[in-house]
Amino acid sequence: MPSLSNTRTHILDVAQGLMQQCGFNAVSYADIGKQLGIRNASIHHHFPSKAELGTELTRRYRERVKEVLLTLSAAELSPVSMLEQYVAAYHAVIHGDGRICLCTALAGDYGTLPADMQREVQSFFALNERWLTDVLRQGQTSGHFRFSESPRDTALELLATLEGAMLLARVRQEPPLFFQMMDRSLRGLQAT
Amino acid sequence: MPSLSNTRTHILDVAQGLMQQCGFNAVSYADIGKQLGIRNASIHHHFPSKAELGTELTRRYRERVKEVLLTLSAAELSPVSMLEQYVAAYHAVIHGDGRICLCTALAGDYGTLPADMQREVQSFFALNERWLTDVLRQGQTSGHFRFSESPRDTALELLATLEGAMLLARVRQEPPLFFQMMDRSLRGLQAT
DNA sequence: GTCTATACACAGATAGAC
DNA sequence: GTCTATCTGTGTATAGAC
Repeated sequence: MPSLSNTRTHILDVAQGLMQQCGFNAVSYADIGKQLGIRNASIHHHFPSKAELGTELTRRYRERVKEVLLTLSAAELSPVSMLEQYVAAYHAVIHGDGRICLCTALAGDYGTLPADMQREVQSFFALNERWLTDVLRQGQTSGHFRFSESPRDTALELLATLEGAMLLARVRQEPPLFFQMMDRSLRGLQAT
Repeated sequence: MPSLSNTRTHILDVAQGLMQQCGFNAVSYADIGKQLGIRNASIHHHFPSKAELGTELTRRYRERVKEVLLTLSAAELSPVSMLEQYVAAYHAVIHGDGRICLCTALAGDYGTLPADMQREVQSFFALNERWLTDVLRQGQTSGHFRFSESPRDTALELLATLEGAMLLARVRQEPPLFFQMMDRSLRGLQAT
């Protein structure tokens, strides 16, 4: 199968890094081109509009995360380990340079995102919510977890904490804080 | 004491509403002026640069929240009620039109904010963290709360959940979800 | 597929009349 | 204090040469 244009992928990579740092609106074609050593117009050849670029970017990001979640589900892990790996996966996207989860970064600009991007961001969070709900339900049944609300409500709270923890850790310029907050959060779910 | 220009206040009010919806970069002088029925240049008379407007806005927002927290601290409330009132205060800034806490909305654009605004946003979160830490410590001492980590770590987690819950509720277009998530979060802290 | 050149809209910002 | 007019930079986007 013929690999899609390398440049196209590079554009997405650079755009993603920048938008993880600055959100959607603050990133321009010129910013992306500068890092790649190509011109403005070349990017338009691959992505005619910024909306298309953004939509493809969020779509790819969501697909990648979906793959990670499927892989985690397929591995023979305890529910506790699955959540630990989940947090570790998000920890890996945080960098000292201010990058956080793409969709969390985009959530601030949500009101100004193209409609297609809004839908992608929605799907991204829905995906996470479903996966977390399943894991929590399994862990509850198996006795690894104990929590008072429904698995779905607990999943939503966990997801909210995950997003907020990334934002807070960045504002504080203290990336380890993310892991610290999430670690505490996970321990609160475990049956003693 | 002479009241400061009414227009100045109106500008801040409109700018705040817009930035609660769209973040910092997506809001222009023209957007603000349109809602107020004044021209671009008139806004520059009150706020020479957008950085100054944004800084004053975040400063004012932080001061207001500080007042609310001081008032809550002064009231004779149980630690549980204090947290409930705290959540209720943030619930009040959420509107069906997509507005959320100003500093949470700005957190997505954090990397592109003027240095003074970054400092203000930092101070805002530090203020919340300190207040929550104090309340949690009091509640722990008095036996109202029970949690395994330090009051400070627990406060950070609660603050992260608060921020994430606002973002999630907005993406889901389901404002009541905020209250639902935070309510669950608070109950998890209470001693049975 | 990338380039130069350019179009067009809009951003933040300033000057000066009223 | 607000206006019109204007400046300058930058944004997204397009046309057409190479």
